[in-house]
Amino acid sequence: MVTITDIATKAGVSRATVSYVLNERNTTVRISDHTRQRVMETAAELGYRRNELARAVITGKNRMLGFWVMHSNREPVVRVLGGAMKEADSNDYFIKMLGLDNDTVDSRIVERCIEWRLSGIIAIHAPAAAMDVLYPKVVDSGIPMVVVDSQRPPQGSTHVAANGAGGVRSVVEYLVKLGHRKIVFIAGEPDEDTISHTWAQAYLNTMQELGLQRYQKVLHGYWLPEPTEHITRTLLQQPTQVEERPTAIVCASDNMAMVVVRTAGQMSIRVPQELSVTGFDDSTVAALYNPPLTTVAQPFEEMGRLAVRSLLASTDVEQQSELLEYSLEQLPTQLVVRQSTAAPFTGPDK
Amino acid sequence: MVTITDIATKAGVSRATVSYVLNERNTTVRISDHTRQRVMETAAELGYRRNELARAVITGKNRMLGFWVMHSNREPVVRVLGGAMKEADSNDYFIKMLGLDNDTVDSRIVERCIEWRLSGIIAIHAPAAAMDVLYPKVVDSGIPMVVVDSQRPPQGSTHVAANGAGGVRSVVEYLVKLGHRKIVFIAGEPDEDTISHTWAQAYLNTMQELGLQRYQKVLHGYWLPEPTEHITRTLLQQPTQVEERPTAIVCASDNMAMVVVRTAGQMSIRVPQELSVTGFDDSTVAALYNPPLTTVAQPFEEMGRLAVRSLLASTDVEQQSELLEYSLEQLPTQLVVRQSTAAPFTGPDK
DNA sequence: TGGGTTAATTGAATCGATTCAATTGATTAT
DNA sequence: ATAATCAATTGAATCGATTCAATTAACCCA
Repeated sequence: MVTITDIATKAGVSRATVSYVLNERNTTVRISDHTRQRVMETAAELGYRRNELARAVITGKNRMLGFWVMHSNREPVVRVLGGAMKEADSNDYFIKMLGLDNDTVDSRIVERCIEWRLSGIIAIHAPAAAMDVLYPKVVDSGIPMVVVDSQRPPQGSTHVAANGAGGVRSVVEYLVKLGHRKIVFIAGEPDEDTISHTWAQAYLNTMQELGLQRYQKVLHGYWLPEPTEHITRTLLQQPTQVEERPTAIVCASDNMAMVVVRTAGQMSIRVPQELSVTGFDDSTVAALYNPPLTTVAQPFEEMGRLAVRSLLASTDVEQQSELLEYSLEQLPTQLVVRQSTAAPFTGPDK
Repeated sequence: MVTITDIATKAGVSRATVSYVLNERNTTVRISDHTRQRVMETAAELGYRRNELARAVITGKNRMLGFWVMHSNREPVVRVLGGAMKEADSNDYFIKMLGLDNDTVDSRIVERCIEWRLSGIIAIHAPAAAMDVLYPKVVDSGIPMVVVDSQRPPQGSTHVAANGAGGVRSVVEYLVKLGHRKIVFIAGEPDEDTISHTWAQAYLNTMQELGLQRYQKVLHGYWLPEPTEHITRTLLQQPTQVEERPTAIVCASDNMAMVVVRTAGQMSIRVPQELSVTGFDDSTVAALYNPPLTTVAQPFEEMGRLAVRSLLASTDVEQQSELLEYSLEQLPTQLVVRQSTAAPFTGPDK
């Protein structure tokens, strides 16, 4: 492969000159147009490709960001990744994938980031247990890190997330406006320090503000199909008091909402005529579902973009001011009304 | 940051010795246990981390594979990525993400791969138009490349894909066994040199072999919701001859199958009682759909794994023999029966 | 003609490693 | 006692660049 030495020899100039020509940006040193052209020509002629590795050795920094991913099959992950890639790309940075096994917390992942002299790390959907172990090590390494859409971000970490509480509030308000009163919230896990808990709290607060505290009920689907199906089934078959059956169910994820809709269908409860169901995320399938899901859109691509920006800002000073405008943990969500919600069948019971 | 020179100075040995100790694998040169231990201790003491960049400069190879992705939000992409990451990881390779814009074919992507001295490139779901431009450049660069799950892989390229034709066959046979005769196939695009066309051909062949050529019909949904909905609607509302309405629709993707199911529902045609619908891919939502979709599972993770292996094999000789066992373009698919299919309502019409 | 500026170019050090060939020192064979 | 063998270690070259300080060449003015 062609090196700058080859160019220098062929063009009859020094390696230094070639280097200066190739990195036009340099201001202090200037090269005559004649030499510049000559070097450029021979470079093109020989088919020169600069070696980014060698370059990175000298600067000591790799223009590369690590992307830690654990459940790669979940849609938010890839949408965040997409946003991060775009932003990294336009700053001449790259994304390097680093897989984190679901179960075993392998701290070698931190070692690798150090060994490759990564400029930053993005951890998406990081399990709290893993982060408890890894985050201190990362801090110790001096590599800047942002945590994206995590259920329980480590103390002191930079966290990028949507304003989920606002999203929950808007869904509940929307349902109440439709005439619903008996609204149940299906959260993720019950742990108190999680985002899921914050959302549940937002649901409770909104219900209270609207004077519906006697109807409020929070269940936990753990984000998984099986437990969600189970709680939905027991919730909907309340043989004693049919009146008490909820007319709407707000879910903390689209996947759980889909399970709820399907389970209701199996119990001959029609959505949305007899039961309104809402999801969360606005994943691709929300629009394709049967019926299409009313849901809360999260700005996943934007989250990826901001994650990269905040990383670059921690080294690059000029990026910092711009970033301050955003509140990284409260990105706006948006209610997307589709066909899984409608006015309650039995009218408002008041 | 600590370098081997620091270790050498502190331990009172030469840089070469330190290097040899740190790369134990070396066989020709041996170091005494005493020195080895001394070096290891000081390395640990100083908190040394090897610089993979510097190492890569010398070997001239970056243990990194480029992953070209265009529609990052599609599930197969991430599942293949997941498989590729695992395989790369266990060979001490890494995945570097490179985004390719959907529309503009930017050949700088090839430049970048060269500049970073990537060891290989995986292109997933690469649009044919883009590949026509980029593939020759990649070949020219000498970087090995594999194309994964592409609709029209470039001539001469290594292609990793599932045995889709076999999948289509198994679905059709299954439906016929259930009693269906009027089975329609919804393909992607009609172009003749695509995989989609191969699948359609497999459908036609199977229908013919089973003596059902007078019922066969291929439509094109272009993988998108809107055209799929449109053709489904016109297909199902045949006011003149209700008898001619199909009893089963085989789709070339889960997403199209979901649209078909939903559209049928809107027309008050119940799935599976009055119409059986099958998908393709076994994406996550296939199991969550309403009703859960009968579909053909593609081994996406395996595809990712094999893509990496075949790249490593092109440089690493010992990997080659093992790879020959597989037929990269005919990975086994599997029929997954769920609840979107059933025996036809009006019994077999023969 | 000579001193002072400025513009253009270059020699050499450097980054953090790897790796070959050469050296040292100890042990064994003749 | 000398030569030969072998293990352990090291000096120096190398990879492909960047970058500072020094040099050369050209020009201007007195």
